[in-house]
Amino acid sequence: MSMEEVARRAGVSTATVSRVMNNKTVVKSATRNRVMRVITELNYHPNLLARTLAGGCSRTLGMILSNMENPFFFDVYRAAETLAHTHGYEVAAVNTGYRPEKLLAGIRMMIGRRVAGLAVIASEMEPSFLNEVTESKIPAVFYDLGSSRQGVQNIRVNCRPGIGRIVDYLHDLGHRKFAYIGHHPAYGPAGEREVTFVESVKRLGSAWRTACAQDSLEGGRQAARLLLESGFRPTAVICVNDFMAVGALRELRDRGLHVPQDVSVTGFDNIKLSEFCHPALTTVHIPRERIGRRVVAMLCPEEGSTTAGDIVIDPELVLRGSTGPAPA
Amino acid sequence: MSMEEVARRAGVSTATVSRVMNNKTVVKSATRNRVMRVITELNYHPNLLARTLAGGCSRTLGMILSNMENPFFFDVYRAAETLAHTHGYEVAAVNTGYRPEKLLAGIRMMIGRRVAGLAVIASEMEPSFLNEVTESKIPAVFYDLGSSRQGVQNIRVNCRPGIGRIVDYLHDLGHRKFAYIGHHPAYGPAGEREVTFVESVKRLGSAWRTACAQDSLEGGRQAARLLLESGFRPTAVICVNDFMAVGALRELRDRGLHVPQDVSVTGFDNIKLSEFCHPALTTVHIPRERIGRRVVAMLCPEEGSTTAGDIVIDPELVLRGSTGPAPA
DNA sequence: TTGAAAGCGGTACCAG
DNA sequence: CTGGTACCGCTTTCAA
Repeated sequence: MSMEEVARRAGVSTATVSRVMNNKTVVKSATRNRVMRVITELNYHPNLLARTLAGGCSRTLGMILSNMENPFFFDVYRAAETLAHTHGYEVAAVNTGYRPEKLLAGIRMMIGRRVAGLAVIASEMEPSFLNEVTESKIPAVFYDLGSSRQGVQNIRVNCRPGIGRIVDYLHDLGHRKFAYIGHHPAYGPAGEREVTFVESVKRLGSAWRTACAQDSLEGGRQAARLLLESGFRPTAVICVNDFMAVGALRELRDRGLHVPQDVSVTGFDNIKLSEFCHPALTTVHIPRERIGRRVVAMLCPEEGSTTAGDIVIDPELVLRGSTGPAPA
Repeated sequence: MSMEEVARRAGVSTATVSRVMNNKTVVKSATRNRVMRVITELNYHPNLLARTLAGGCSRTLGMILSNMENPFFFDVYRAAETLAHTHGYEVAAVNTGYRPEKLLAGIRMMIGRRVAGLAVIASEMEPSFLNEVTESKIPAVFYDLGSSRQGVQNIRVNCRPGIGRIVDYLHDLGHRKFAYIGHHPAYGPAGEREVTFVESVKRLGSAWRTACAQDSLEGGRQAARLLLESGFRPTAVICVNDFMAVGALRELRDRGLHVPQDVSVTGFDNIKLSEFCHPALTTVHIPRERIGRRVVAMLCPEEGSTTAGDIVIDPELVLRGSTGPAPA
């Protein structure tokens, strides 16, 4: 049932109903009450589609994420959602599962829905997709875009020092055979971590090897299996993130390898799970909540554009039980 | 930019553009091509809001979940999303965090958006909310609603046998002091599990106690802490779900208790994580994917209404390393 | 095969 | 303070 219905029953015009619904300028309180009563009686809910179509502004932020199953992304989403709510915005999330076609479909849907702002937290982002976004004129912000292009807001978290510290730390503990477990996307934060890993181990002159699989618990296990079946026997396994590291832990244990006595394992992100697995993961803290909040701050006009893009983090190593001295 | 713009540049009417966009009835292919070219040149994307407003049907399913951080809910969501996509539907998800007011707000938003169907997978559902949904005339389906009311579609998964088997199994192993870890919602599946637990231990004449906290890793740890600090020393801890069980595992270990030598722990749901924690959890398998698919099957007209509501499951016990004989 | 025009359910501006 | 009315961008008869 529509506004017209409400208007008729209350003996007013739709314009007045609209005013009441939006707490607009002075409406005689008698009139207001009358309208309100009808609204509750009829259990009337305005058609949000019509509202935004007419009003022009949607009060919804779009957010596209690579993998909401991985708590890293979920935490970013939740923080964004929480802050957005305080500003009266909804957050519509799309999960791509790292598939570029889903990313593109998501972008188009968001444009089609005329979201007030769009955040893309996805490493599978491609330049051509970026064009679609910029052409749409919708305010947008990206997470760790490969090439920071002019005029696009980009939140960058520099992960290089984090990976560097991990490798140095393990090297100091006597490790000389390193393995890296990643997931497919070659660009974005994941790619940067791998590149940094390779640079670091080369610099130190240590033996190394990499493997990759899906970004999931199962993927982490699989990558670890690939690694070990290749015959390489690392004493330290550096994972692209905590989520996969937990998977790797399982594979190692199933093979009778003890962590950290036989092999050290590290994660990245410092998700809650990294404290709850056993052994707890040595990892690098990434401020997911800050990222989520920053995103909406950059998208909501209310916050003012005082908020700069780059998040500079001190890539703090979090030492826990999954790392130790290299075996003799 | 709008359809009118496209129409003008192509020298046709908006009606024709609309026909082209929707692969409608015969449009002369010359005309069609001309329009298509303009569309791609302008990188035109139709306004989805206007489209559904005019068309009446939204091609979007709403889904409200209690806690997407818990993989149980996420898995249901993902399965639903996957099937929905094959039918050309989107799924808009809302996460309530078990807060009734967010549930209500979510319901209202979905109604406002005129979703084609609504699924509520939330244990904090209340009768008055149900009214709002039914009054909206939107096809809806609920998960484990307390009181199955007439005319509302309800998917029920009977958890009683599952909990019963867990208790019996542990009792057979010699356990006589049981604890239950739950989370707040008194109704819904969570409530049923607790009630069944209590009935079972009473029937067996064993000592028991319960504790509860949030549905999270941290919550599981907290509940375990409360339990142990109360002085009660259970030999078996039965958790409402795997997610909290992983939290409990951490607390037990931190207190120097070995699982399963000193105390057995069980989960529920059989989420992926239950295999990846250590020790792996003894649990009960709940077919989350089936639930998710069933939900959209019941909501999509295409699937026909052949699909019945109740999912009858064989509450299969999955035995893993977290349970063992009671300590001497 | 195509165009004109009437909505869909609101918002917002302009009179009164 | 309140009503009339012109859109918002697209779909869908009804004619041509």
